[in-house]
Amino acid sequence: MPPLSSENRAPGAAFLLTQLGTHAARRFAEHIEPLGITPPHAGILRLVAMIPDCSQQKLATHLGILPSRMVVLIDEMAQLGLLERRRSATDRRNYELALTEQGERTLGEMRLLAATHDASFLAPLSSEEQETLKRLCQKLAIHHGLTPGVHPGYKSL
Amino acid sequence: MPPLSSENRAPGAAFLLTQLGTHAARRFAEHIEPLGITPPHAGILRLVAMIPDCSQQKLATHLGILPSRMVVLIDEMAQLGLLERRRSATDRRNYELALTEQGERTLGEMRLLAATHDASFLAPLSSEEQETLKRLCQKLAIHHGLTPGVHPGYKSL
DNA sequence: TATTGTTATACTCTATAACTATA
DNA sequence: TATAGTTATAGAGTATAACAATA
Repeated sequence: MPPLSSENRAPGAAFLLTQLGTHAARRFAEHIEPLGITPPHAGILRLVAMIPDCSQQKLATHLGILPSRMVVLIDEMAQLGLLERRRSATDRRNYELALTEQGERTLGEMRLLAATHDASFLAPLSSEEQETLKRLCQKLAIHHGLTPGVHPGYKSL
Repeated sequence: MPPLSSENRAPGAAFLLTQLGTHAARRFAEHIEPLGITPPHAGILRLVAMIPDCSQQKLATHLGILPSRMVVLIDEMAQLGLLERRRSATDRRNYELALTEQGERTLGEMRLLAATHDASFLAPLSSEEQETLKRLCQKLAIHHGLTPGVHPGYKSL
């Protein structure tokens, strides 16, 4: 495809962030694809490891995924042998989700792949520039109230 | 929603970029909503203004939107009075898309809203930090082969 | 009555293929 | 035959409402 006219207006930084963010998300999805999981699965994997005896509703709220969709995602992950549904003994309406041994292993592999992805994505920058970018992004993320480590997903506006 | 456990691993910069990028895209969509258009419409508006006598196929290729979806989007924008379909005189298979006067006006308003969005999104940073962030993002965007001014959309992996 | 998980349904967006009209 | 635009259709994902089991 030929490059567009040089009449392009310089895009603002916010636009650059959406370009880079989308590109990074797509590349992350490619990186974890060999594990047989998609980005929503990856988010669930991390959160279930972080929150003991997590219920599906808690997960859904934190990840911005609808409960009805969460059912399907948990079904898929249980079928992959990554986690187990156990009814809570104290309130039998709840599940207490827990990773299986294989789930723990997959989580570990996912973290390695995420680190690889991160390094390759930032490779064009010097290590000093990488630190600066990270610091500025963290500052923005905090001010915009983004939960650390939880992807906002693409829920409705 | 209570904050998550402090056991959170520090996310990499690539993850921060996807968080911020998604958040920025959502806020941009909110900003332009009063114009009665969505982000795909906004991308078309900018590109039709940039490329004279643009065909739908060219648009679709540049924006990563399928030709079949492009038909619907152009239909909508024509109905809103933002652009016109004119058959090419030299090759009657092609359309030559052109903005109407109202399309030009809407484009102008959209650019103002985009500037407002950009300023408010980056407001937590000092102007020096904003410049640094923009420079680093541009460097990354160039190295990753992202077309200046064209949102990659959310096409398949 | 309220809540967790689940199912059903509608709508949007993505993706592919087939069709038309032009070339 | 090849290409631009269009239509039809199937598959994800999003969103809402309704339902069963449990509290």
